[in-house]
Amino acid sequence: MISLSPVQQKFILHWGEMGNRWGINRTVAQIHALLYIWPDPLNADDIRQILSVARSNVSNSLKELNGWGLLRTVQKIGDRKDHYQTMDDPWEMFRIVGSERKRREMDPTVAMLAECLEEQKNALKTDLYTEKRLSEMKEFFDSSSACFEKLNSLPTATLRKLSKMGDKLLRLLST
Amino acid sequence: MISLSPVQQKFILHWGEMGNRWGINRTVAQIHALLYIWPDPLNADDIRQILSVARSNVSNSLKELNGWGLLRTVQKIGDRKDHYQTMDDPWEMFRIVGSERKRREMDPTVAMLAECLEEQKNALKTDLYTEKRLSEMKEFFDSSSACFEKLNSLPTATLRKLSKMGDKLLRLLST
DNA sequence: CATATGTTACAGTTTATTCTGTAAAAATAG
DNA sequence: CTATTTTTACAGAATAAACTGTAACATATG
Repeated sequence: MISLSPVQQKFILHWGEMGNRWGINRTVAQIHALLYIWPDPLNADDIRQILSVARSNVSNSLKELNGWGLLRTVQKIGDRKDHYQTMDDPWEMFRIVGSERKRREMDPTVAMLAECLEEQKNALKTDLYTEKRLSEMKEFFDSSSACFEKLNSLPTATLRKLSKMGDKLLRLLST
Repeated sequence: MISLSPVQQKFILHWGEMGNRWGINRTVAQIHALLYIWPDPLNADDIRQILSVARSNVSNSLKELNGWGLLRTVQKIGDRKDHYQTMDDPWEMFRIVGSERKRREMDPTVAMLAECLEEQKNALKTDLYTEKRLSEMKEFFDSSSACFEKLNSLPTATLRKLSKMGDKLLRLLST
């Protein structure tokens, strides 16, 4: 009968709430938090018991977590059940989350803006103002998403260094 | 009787959906989209009529939009109603949104992690593994939020330049 | 004061999401 | 094949969020 310490509970609950704000299902985020702080891989029934949720909920949530690329399945000898892990390195983790979010939230917007601009060109009535607003927005999304893509493709070590050099970066930029 | 072109509708509806994923109320995002593409400041009744929502909804949504720092109120001569605008520059806009999101989503997490670490220190049972996971997570949030803060404080022009120099940036980083 | 405007509170409704518990189907190990 | 495990589908319950419409209140204008 596994149980959580107060600190573990606090972390898991907060992670669930935070995930909620980020558009990630609460249970999904809680499971992720649990796996993150748990020393060993857990099977679906452990998770069900620890978080007190329905077995089917665990299964669906694991599936979604897997869709985010945050799940690894491992086996234990003498145990046929799947055991689940997530990565320990937050840098790696948020790199994956970041690129998923870009794919789900920026890419569709870029596509929509392109469509709007195309449709506006072919429209019966010209509307220069809307066109300008849309193309400025598109320019923003295009360049910031390209920039993000490049940063995100850097190896973790470089990212880590980069985010810590802060001030030097500023000096480089002002030249 | 103001009405929207198909392209305007498409943009506004998509912006509403996208806002929804970002944890922003749909109506709030729609109003923002409307103000963004509308050449002139609009009053609350115009907005109500164009988007077909309740007057009270408009009022509350404007209040929330204001909370995001994305609203400006202007007057027209001979008209006692307030008229609302939002900024045209997407760079400026997302800078504001970014720092609000950081404040609402990262800061509380940093605080929670600090609390957890503190409580774990004073806990009856030591738990080195959880402690390690939490402090690595905290390190990530600390340095990436400091980095974000610095980037976000750059003037728009610099940011624009930065995001467009992409490849040069990569070369600088690999030295 | 009378009027216009804007905010706030609220009850009730609608809508969307999440979760549960069960059952059937699918997959896999021995 | 049998037993175990996992996935999937689904109906119903529970929650949460969003929205409407109304009314009361506040504020300012002339």
